[in-house]
This record gives sequence, structure tokens and C-alpha cells, in this order.
Amino acid sequence: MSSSNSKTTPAKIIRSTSEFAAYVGLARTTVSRVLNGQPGLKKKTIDRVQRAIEETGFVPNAYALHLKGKRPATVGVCMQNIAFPPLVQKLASLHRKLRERDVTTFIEIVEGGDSTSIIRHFLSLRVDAVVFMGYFDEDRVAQHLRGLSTNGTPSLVIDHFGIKGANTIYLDRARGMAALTNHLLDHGHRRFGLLGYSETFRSTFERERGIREALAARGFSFEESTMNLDHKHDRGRDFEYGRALAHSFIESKRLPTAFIALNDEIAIGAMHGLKERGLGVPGDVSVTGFNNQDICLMTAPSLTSVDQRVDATIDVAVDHLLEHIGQPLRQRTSVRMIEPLLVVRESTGPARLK
Amino acid sequence: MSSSNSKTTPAKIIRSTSEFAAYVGLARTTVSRVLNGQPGLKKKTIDRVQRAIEETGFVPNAYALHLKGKRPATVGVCMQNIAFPPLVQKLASLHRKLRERDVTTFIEIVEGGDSTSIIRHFLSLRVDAVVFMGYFDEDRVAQHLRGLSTNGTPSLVIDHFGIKGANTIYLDRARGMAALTNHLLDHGHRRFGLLGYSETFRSTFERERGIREALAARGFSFEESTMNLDHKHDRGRDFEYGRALAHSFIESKRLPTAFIALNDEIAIGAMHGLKERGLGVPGDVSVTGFNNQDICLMTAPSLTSVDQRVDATIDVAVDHLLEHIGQPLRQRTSVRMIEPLLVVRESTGPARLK
DNA sequence: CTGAAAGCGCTTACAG
DNA sequence: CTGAAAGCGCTTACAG
Repeated sequence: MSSSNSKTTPAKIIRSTSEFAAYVGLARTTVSRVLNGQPGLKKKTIDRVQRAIEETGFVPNAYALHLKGKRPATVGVCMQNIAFPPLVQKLASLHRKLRERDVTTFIEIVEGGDSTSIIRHFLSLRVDAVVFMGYFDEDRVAQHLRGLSTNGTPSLVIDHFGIKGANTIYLDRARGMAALTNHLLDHGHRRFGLLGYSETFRSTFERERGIREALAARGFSFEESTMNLDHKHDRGRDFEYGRALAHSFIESKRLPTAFIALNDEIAIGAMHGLKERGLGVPGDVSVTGFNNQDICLMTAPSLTSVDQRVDATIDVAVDHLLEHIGQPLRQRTSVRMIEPLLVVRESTGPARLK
Repeated sequence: MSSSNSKTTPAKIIRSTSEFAAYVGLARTTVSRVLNGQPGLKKKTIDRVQRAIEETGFVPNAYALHLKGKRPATVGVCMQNIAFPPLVQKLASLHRKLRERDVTTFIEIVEGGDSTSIIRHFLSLRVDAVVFMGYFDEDRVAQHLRGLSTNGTPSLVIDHFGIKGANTIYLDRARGMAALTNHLLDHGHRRFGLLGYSETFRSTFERERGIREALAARGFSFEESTMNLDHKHDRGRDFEYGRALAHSFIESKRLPTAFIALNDEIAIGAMHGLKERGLGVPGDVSVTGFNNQDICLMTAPSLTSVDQRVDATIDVAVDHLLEHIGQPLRQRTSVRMIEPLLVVRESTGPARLK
């Protein structure tokens, strides 16, 4: 089956204003003026060009326009990957909000590729700013940031905390974990199992600090209150990992009254692991996740988690970008913290009394 | 804290080959030759330019290069949204595989925006092909395809079946559902509850056809074998929707022995709904999902589902694109079917005997 | 309304 | 190795 190419379709495909002007039967200059909505044109001329546009589907060459200075504001977004739902949400939100401000977003995904060539590509496209989103190799990013800086291009790092000289917007994970810890303390929990906290490539350190400080504020010692059995397992799929960790805790005979998991998947795995061994959530053990993904609602019991507040984060990002686009590079770097939101659900409750 | 701008950083930001040539102290022509790796240059000259590149971070303007005919192959991908995990997987896979073939991907997300302006943008960028991915308004896409066709730009529609004149790569949902139905028939199921099949904007029709044909092949009537209570609910969040549908079926006193859900989320909701009313899966009711997302493994029991075979789909897409890029438009449209993969897990088993 | 011209940043022959 | 020139597709003064 082929598409029907009927009468109105011109034989020739038009790719430049000269060709287009010839097709319309007007001067190149005149056509250009119509295209740019300049005054002093007869209605009839405008209509003629308009009609020809519809017939031919002609669109001026963006590359030539760019050279003439008619370029939309553009931002290059460098994503580490797009396998992680909260990251994809941020990307979608950023893209949408920038479009509302007439900023074009170029998206590139590193994921096994060469981030250096991506940055070069953005630079060759003369983007007005570069955004990094995801968990990168810190040295690599720091190096890119230096390159961008000497190039005069503003940059922004979302959610990767602690890169030197980086404009950063960062979810205050410490604060989120402190809120979570306080919630559990309020329920009488005193012994906590940490699930997945020996990870190094994620921003685990900040999270641990939050737990530590919340415990200290109530007079508890982190070392005495928490347990970690991560070393017993190779990190695999999060869900299976959480399940195996729960089993290990049960077998260790030192089962805490609450599990604090690195993310929702591990938490859900742990809930399964507990259930398989006849333990109830939150009756026997309370369980918490992180990220507040949709699946938190799909488990029984539903999962207490910490929300990343994607929209708030991206609002701040967009404001930052708009402020810096087209401006000379500031020498001061800015670091903005976003406060996460604790979402309490059914998986957390009063600590079981021994 | 500010980033350190040390000795090697030039005061001036270099944005053109002329400026760069002046900086190096060579002719523009010579610099250009080095940049393009042309022969007949002294090692010393090459090194000099190389060093200057490192010092200044100069990257030639992609827009000017494009005008001179030095343009990488590019594909524009128009995504309906990126909220749906299998869709995001396809995007990531397509992006990666095209990059491996040195094709640059421009990604745009419609999602409440104006798809016409996106197509215009792609056209102005003179992309070599446009890919549509997601569930679009058919008339709108058909119109875009016509525009692209008169423009001489190849196009490809992934996973939206039945658009006239469209090069299509399509998951053969009918076949997947037939396999699923046969699996259930083999287990003795004869009464099926359809969950979410009254949806019209998704490719539900094809799926229903698969079920219908599988039933017919075994001598069963679709009308007598299936039940649908979708009309009792407003479609909300999939999970809640599935749960409510399960409740309705239980209350209707005509509970089928198997639920066939439109997607994994609805299936998982239904499993919860059954459990809440004291019914076991698959003991009392078997449940199937669609998409084979990660969450299929995170439920108890794990969920039988149909896998979209993202990689196979995208392999076919990449082959198609590579074949059509830079070629004159073919008049014949091609439609390629991908066979889905039934993944049997714990949520399906023998039908309960009455 | 038209036409010739300059120029955006590049590359590539073409003479030196 | 250098330099002047042409030209990619556009826009914008500038004279008709």
C-alpha cells in the first residue's frame, strides 16, 4: 500500500528560499520578508506565499538562520541514562517547562557512550547552557565543567551533590532521611536495618548523615542503633537484593524493628522477604523506601517513602537556567537545596514490643 | 566558592575559526585543514593547533559546517510522552543503536505541546528521517506523514498500527494475546474477565482480535467466554482501576477463572482486589498483565505477562532507518510485525473447578 | 515590490 | 604553508 501523492504535490522538493522564491514567482527578498512577518507587504502577496508554503511544505533551513543570528535559546541536557523513573520524570518536566519559555532542549544520553563527544556536540551546536542529570563519574563531570567554563557556557548539575565548582540543584537527602528517621523514632523504633547503604556510587553518604544526625539529636548512637548486612550479597536487581537482605537479617537473629531501604525496589523486595518468612509489615517490621514511585501504592501494605519533589526541583532549575542564559559567566557557583517530602503510608507503624 | 580560572585560560572566548586562527597565529585555511585532518601538514603545525584547541576549547560551529555539507546523519524522534516505561526503553535503545551507526538523534516530546511545531523544527534541522513513537492522534500523525512525504523526508511509526501510508513497525499484539489465551485455555480456563479492554485510544482492538481468534480456533465464542465490566468505573490510575474492577467482578457473582488485564498495573491492582476479598491467585483466579515490566517480578505471586521485545523492535527500526536515510522516498510503505513473547510466571495456573 | 550586495562561520579548490 | 575567493542558505539594509 502506498501513500497517495495527488495533484497539489509538486514534483520538485524545495530546500532553499531561492528555489521557493522561484516556485512562488517572487523575489527571494520578498519571500524572506513574508516568512519573517515584516510590514509593508500586500495581503495578496502574503497569501500567495502562504499558499505556496502549504503546497510545498517549505521550512527555512535552521542552520542558515542560526548563522544570521536568528537562533532560539537552546539548552543541552546530558543524561547519564534514562532507565531510572525519577530521572525520566525530571527530564520530561525540564523539557516541557523550557519549551514553555521558548527554549529548545537537545537531549543526549551517555549510557555507555562517550560523554566528551556529547559535550563537544553541544558546544558545536552553540547551546546556551548544558545541564547534567544523573549519577556521573565526578572527575569526568568536573572536567567537562571546566571545559564549558573556559568556553563561556553556563552549566548546571542536577542531583549530583558535591562536584567542585558546579552550579548544583540538589535534593537534600540528609534532610529527607532525618524526617524519615524521626518518623520511625516517634513510633518507638530503636533498631534499624539499613538496606543497600554500602553502595558507594550513589549519594549514600548524605543519606546516612541524615539518619546519623536525627539519631544523635535524640541521643542515640548511629553505630549502636543501625545494622548493615550488605556485605553478604552481591548487588543484583534491586528487588531480589532487598528480598535477600531481609532473609539475611532474619537469619542473623538480630532482626531490627525497621528497615530503611535505599530505594523503593529494595524496600518492596524486603517486604516480600519478610512475608515469605511469616513476618508482617508493619506488625513485625516497618519498612521504608525512597523515591516515592508509583509502585509504592501497588504493594500491600503500601510503602512509606520519600518523594523527590521533581516539579520543585525542575522549577528551580528552569529559573536558574533562564537567569544565566545569554549572560556572561558568573564566577560564583550556586548550590540550591530541595527539601524532600516524607510520604507516610501503611508500611510503617509502631515498633513491636519485644 | 568559585571555580579557579588559572593561567592557561585565555581571556577571550573563541567562537569562530578566524578568531581561532588569529589565536594560533596561522591562516584560517591552515587551521581548517588541521581540523579536518587533511594531509600535507607539518607535525609541528598540527601540534600547535592541537594545543590551542586544548587551551581554548574551541569547537567549530555545527551550523556553518552543515551549510558546507559536512553534516552527520540525523533522525528526529517525536515522542508522545516519556511517562510509559516500555516507550522510554525503546527511546534509549534507539538512541544508543543509532549513535553506534554515527547517526545523531534529536528527541522531542509532544506531551501537551504542539506536534506540528516539532515536525517543523525537525524539518528546519533537515533531519534525514522522522520517527514517531507512542500513541498519537491518528489523523494528526497521518497529516504529519503527508507533510513529510511532500518534503521528501522518510518517516517511521513505531508501535502505532494502522495509520494509512505509514511505514510501521508494530508489536503483533493480536498474536501475543492469542498466545496468552491459549496458555489459559490449556490450563482449563473457559471464562475470562477482560480488564481495561473498553479503552479506545490504545491499540485494544488488535488485542481483542487475538483473544477472539484464539477462542474461535478452539471452538469457543468470544461473547460467551468473556466478560467486561469496565463501564462500571471511570478510568483512573491503572492500579486503582484494576483493584476496583476485581471488586466489581466479585460482586457481580459471576467471577471468571481468569483475568486478562490491559497492562501490568491493572493486573497488579486486580490481584490486590482479589486478595482483599480473600481470593487467591492463581488458586481462585489466574491473572495476566501486559508489557512485562520489572514490577511483574515484584508482586506475590509474580505476574504472567507479555513482553514487547524492545530490542528486536528497535533493531528492525534501525535497519529500516539506515536503509532509507539519504535515499529517495520509496512509494511503497512497509509494515513489519514483531512477535511478542509470552512470559509465564506464578499468577497463572489451572482453572479452579467449580 | 525587486535586485544586487554584504555577511554569518565554515571548507575547499586555486594560485602563490 | 598562506591568502584571496567562492559558495552553502539565509536576512537585512540599500537603491531602485
